[in-house]
Amino acid sequence: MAIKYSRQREAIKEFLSGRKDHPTADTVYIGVRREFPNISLGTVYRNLTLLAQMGEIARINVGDGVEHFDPDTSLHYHFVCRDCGCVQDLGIENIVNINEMATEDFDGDINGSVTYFYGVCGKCKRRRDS
Amino acid sequence: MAIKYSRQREAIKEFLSGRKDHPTADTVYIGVRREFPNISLGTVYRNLTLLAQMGEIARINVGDGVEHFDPDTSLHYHFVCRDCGCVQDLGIENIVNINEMATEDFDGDINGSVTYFYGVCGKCKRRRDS
DNA sequence: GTGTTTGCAAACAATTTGCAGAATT
DNA sequence: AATTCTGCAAATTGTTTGCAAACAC
Repeated sequence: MAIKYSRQREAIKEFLSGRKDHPTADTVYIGVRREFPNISLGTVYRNLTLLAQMGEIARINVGDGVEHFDPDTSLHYHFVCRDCGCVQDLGIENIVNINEMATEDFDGDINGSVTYFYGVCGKCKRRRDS
Repeated sequence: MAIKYSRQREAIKEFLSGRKDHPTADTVYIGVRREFPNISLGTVYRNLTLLAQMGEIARINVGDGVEHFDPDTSLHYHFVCRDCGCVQDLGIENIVNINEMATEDFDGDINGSVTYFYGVCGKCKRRRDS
């Protein structure tokens, strides 16, 4: 159960860190393969899952059928472009009291929520206009 | 391209109507099989997709890796139990101005959003307490 | 009769898993 | 030396698709 160091896991973390485009497992795989040409997709999945469990990265499921991964684990919101499918961060503040609001008239406990915004990203918007 | 009547599609719609538990395609399949023992899962998927495209039902993706279907297409919010995985409706009002809030400082257009709430449902909560 | 829908099975895409060998402690 | 991690391939899961026959109009 103890976790040992692995160069592959380090490379995956490194590839992800600082990225703002929320890559999928396959994108990570392709990226890390430059440094580890023999790495397998299974290893990428295993490490992404492990890193997410350890809280070092976040798994996000925006509803496009593929998992995305985010090195930024702080609470923030995501936008998904209906045109190109890109996933971007939004700079808005937390939606205040949203969980408390929801708890009213509900007989269970609510302790989390996710919100995704949809529309057309700046790049696609400009392409449409031209 | 014209849509023709089908008894299977009608049965699927009927099975869904009034349900508040947001069944998956497989649950619909099992349910409708009582009336149509030979119906195939492919037919269920095709009709669910068609009904969603026509706006008669809603597809919802709560992040558990399976699609759920909702006969209620009005704007409302969903809760997902981390214990039993059930999906329930929430009675809260729309979160005001949420899309407008998000559009600030963003160079694209935002025209929709989804929010899911997570926690422990009433039933699981009571089971835990006892 | 023409065109849509069905059941079946095969195809598909994303992700997970079993295993023998390699790497880490 | 003991245990974890890797690469590979096969398995699994959820969903889609091609096709000939059945059904709706």
